[in-house]
Amino acid sequence: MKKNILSELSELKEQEKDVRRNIIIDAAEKEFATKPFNRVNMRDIAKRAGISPALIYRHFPDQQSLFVEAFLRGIGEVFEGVFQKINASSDGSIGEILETFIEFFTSNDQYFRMMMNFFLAGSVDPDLFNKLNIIERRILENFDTMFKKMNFSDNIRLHSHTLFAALIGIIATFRNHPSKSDEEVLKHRKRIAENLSRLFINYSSWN
Amino acid sequence: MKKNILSELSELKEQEKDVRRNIIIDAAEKEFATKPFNRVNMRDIAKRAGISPALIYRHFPDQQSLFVEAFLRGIGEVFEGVFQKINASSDGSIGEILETFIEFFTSNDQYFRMMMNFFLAGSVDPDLFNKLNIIERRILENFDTMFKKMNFSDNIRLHSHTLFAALIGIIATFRNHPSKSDEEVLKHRKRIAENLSRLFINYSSWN
DNA sequence: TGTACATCAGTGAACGCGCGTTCACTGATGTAC
DNA sequence: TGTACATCAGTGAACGCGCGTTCACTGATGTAC
Repeated sequence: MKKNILSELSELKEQEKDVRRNIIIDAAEKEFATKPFNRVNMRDIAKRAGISPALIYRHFPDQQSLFVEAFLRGIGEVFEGVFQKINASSDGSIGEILETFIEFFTSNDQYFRMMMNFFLAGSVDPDLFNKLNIIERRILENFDTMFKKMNFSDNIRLHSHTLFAALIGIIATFRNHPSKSDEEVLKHRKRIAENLSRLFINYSSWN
Repeated sequence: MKKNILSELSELKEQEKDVRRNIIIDAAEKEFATKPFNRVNMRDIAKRAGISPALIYRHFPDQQSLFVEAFLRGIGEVFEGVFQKINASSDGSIGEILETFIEFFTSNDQYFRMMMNFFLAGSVDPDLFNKLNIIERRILENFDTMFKKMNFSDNIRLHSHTLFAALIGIIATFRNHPSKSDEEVLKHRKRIAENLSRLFINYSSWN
């Protein structure tokens, strides 16, 4: 009986700790959403979370760990959304899928920017690298499935790589110009993505 | 007569100044080639150029200006190389052109990383933005020419945008993994680029 | 031809700031006896 | 039930460092007379 109460208590403690952790990650994500990667700092995250900077270090060993966790949680959610859409459209309609991909990343640009920063910074943390790899593999598998539904037969994985790279490129290349509004950027990205899907559709119907 | 000598002297002074400027830019480029963007600093650039840090500020108003100039000079050279190749192949063979593009950016990765950093940092310097725009437009024009040679008729500029984005994506997405050597990365990029060119060739022959 | 002064490239040290991280401490809660 | 002690979340200030930029100065060269 006593043991039960004790374990229940320590469980509650754990939950409390988890809640605190998530509050910090939430705060970090919000910071990333409002300013470029290299200007996000621990003091502002702490302020947004309503705690002292020192407390962050009771939950995360250092800044990099916090950033990685915030990134992985966020990017994971974004891709879950994309996967759901892919599975929902049973006919594997490439046009819709690419549109979803573009929409999700356009409205969650902070994760894209973080991803590029991790990629370009060189020397990535191996744990982060593994987790990113797992996500990338899942994306490629989803694209594979899509191409199969489109009756592609040759080199499916190669096409998935091509598609993935092209989509990343669309997001990376066409972004907020001084003269263009967010909607215009989104529209332009969608036009490119649509053209890309035409290339693939054409290829599948010819082979 | 005296005036001539004087103007000649001041011209020499100007040339001297230019040489010094270029030495600094050279040093900056080398720094960018050896370490990630955010770790390049003025002291190391000065050390590499064999001068005092303070002297840099007699040639450039601040760090950002130096970085922008170094970047523009470098990226310009890279694209000149690509353009030459495009013009040299009079049949506009897309496969070769994409291969050249990939090769140039793979062996000059520092400019790619700088470009991505400028893009992702938000709020770009307007002058830099204009110059980048000019370069981008030239690339697109070159791609337009290529597509015309391939007898594309519809939406040529849209295809050029698509191709440009896809190429940027290939460079951005597939990079130095802990387990992969530089040659493997290059090889993989080339395979994707080749597949991309097949998509376009196929599209042109079908329409 | 010599002298006083101006100019300007060039310097190393210092300033100042941002920011990751740690320190010394507080106060609430739990625990042993 | 009360008391002494342990634990631990939480804090604000301080430490330390990197780094962009500036300062006060030097020394060589040019210029005026």
